[in-house]
Amino acid sequence: MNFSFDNQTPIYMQIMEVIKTDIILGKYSSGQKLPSVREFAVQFNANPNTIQKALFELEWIGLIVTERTSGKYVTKDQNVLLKLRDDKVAKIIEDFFNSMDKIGIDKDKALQIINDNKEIV
Amino acid sequence: MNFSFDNQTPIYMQIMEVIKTDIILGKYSSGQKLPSVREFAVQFNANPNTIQKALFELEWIGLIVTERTSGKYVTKDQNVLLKLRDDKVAKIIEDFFNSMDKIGIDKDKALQIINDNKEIV
Amino acid sequence: MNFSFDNQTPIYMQIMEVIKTDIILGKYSSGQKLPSVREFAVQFNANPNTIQKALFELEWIGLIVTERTSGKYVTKDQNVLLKLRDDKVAKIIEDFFNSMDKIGIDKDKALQIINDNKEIV
Amino acid sequence: MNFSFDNQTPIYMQIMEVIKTDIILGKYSSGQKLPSVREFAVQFNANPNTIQKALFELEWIGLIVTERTSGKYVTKDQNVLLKLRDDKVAKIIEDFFNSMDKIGIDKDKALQIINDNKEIV
DNA sequence: GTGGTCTAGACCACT
DNA sequence: GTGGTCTAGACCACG
Repeated sequence: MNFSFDNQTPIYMQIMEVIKTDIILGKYSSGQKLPSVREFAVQFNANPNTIQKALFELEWIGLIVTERTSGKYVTKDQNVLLKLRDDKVAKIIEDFFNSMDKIGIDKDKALQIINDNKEIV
Repeated sequence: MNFSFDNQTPIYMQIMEVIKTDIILGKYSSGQKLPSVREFAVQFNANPNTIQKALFELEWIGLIVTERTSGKYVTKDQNVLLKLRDDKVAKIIEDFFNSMDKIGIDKDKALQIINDNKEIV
Repeated sequence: MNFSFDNQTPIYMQIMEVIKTDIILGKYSSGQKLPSVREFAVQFNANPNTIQKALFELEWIGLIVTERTSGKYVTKDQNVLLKLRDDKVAKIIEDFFNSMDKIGIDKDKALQIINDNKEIV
Repeated sequence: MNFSFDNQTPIYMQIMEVIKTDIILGKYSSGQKLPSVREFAVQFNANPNTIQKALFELEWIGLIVTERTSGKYVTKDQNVLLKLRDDKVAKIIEDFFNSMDKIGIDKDKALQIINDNKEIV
C-alpha cells in the first residue's frame, strides 16, 4: 500500500483518519485484532511513535482497546461503531451546509444546487 | 468585530479565508478599495505582517490588485469573481461527495441522505 | 468468579492483591492449604506462570509458605497475619492524609471533611 | 527543585500530577502563563517530549490551554479549577472507603478508626 | 512479539 | 523563543 501524506496536516492525524475510516468500512471489524504498531509503522512508512500517537487518539474515543502484551483490538461495542459512522455522516452534512452558508447560499438553495450538480461539476 | 481563531491553522490563512468570503459575499465589491493593512490589523486584532501575508496570497490568485501609493482594490475582472464563487461551490460539492465516498456511501446514496436530513441537521 | 483486570497494572499484581485480601478477610485462614496453581489459573482465567509470579511475591512477604510436594499454605504465624491487616489499615490512613496534604488540606481539615462527607460519598 | 521519580509509574504521569497539584494549590493561578515546555524539561530533568505528553493530558481535561507561539496558560474557567479540586477531594474520600471496604471494614468502622488514628499511626 | 516509555536531536511555522 | 511534529533508537514489563 502506498500513502502520500498531505504536508499541511500532521502525519499522525492522517493515519488516524485512515485507520478510523478503515474501521468504519469494516476492513477491521468489531473485536478484531489490529496490526501491531510495528506493522502499521511499516505499512505507513512512519515511525512507531507516530503510529502510537494516532492509535492513542482512537483509543481515547473508545474506538479501539489495548490488551497489554497481546495487541490492540477494535472495540466490541457496536454502539460506538454505529455512532461513529452516524456522527461522521452528520458532520459531513453539517459541513456542507455551513460551507454553503458562508458564501451566502441557504439550505434550500444548497439542496437545489447539489441535486442539479451534474451540470455544475 | 470579534474573531476566534482556530489554533490548528495559521492565522494568516484564516484571515485570508474571511476576506475571501467577504469578497464573494459582496461586502467588498468589484473595484472597491479594501481597508488598509493597518485597519485590517486592528479589525482582526492581528499583526500587520500577518495581514500582509494574507493579502499577498489573495493578490496571487488575482482576487485583489495593489495600486501603488493608493491601496489595495478588489479586482474589476468580473470573471474572476464569478469563477471564484463557482469554484467554491464546485469545491464544496466535490468535498461532500468525496467525504461520503470515503465512508462507503456513493453519490446516489449521499444525495438521498442529504435530502432526507434537512430536518435532522 | 469473574475478574475484570485493570489494563494499567500487571495482572500478576492484581491477582496478588486479590489473594492477599482474601487472606486478610479470612477466606483462606491461618495454616490452610491454598488452591493449586492450576486451580487459581482457572479461577482467574490467567496463565499459570502469572499465578506463580503472584504467589512468589506473597511468599516473599511471608504470607504463604511452600511445602514441597504438598502445596502452598497460609502462614501459621499469626503475627504476620495481624500485622498485615494493621499495616494495610495504617497504609490506607497514611495515604488518605498524604493525598489531602498534597492538595493543601491539613490533617484537622481532612478529618473534618471526611466526617462531614459520609452522606455525600 | 529536585524531584525523585517513582520508578513504577511513568514519568509523564508523575509530572502531570505535580503540575496538576501546583495548579490546584494556586502556584500557577487562573489565566497565568505556565513555564515553557523547555523550562519544565530543565526543572524536571526530563525530555521536552515527556513534558509535552504530560501537558497534553492536562489540556485534554481542560485545565490548561495552548496559545500557539506564545505559550501554555492555566484556563480562565474558574469552574474547571474548582471542580478539579472537589473531584480530587471526593476521589480521595472514595478511595479511602473503598480500600477499607476491601479489607472488611465498613464505613462507620473506618470513620471510627481514622478519628482514633493518633494511636494507630 | 506486544505495547509503553523515554531520550536526544532535528526541523517547522508563527510572532 | 514558543509549541508541534517526527525520527531513530533504546530499554522495559508482560505473557
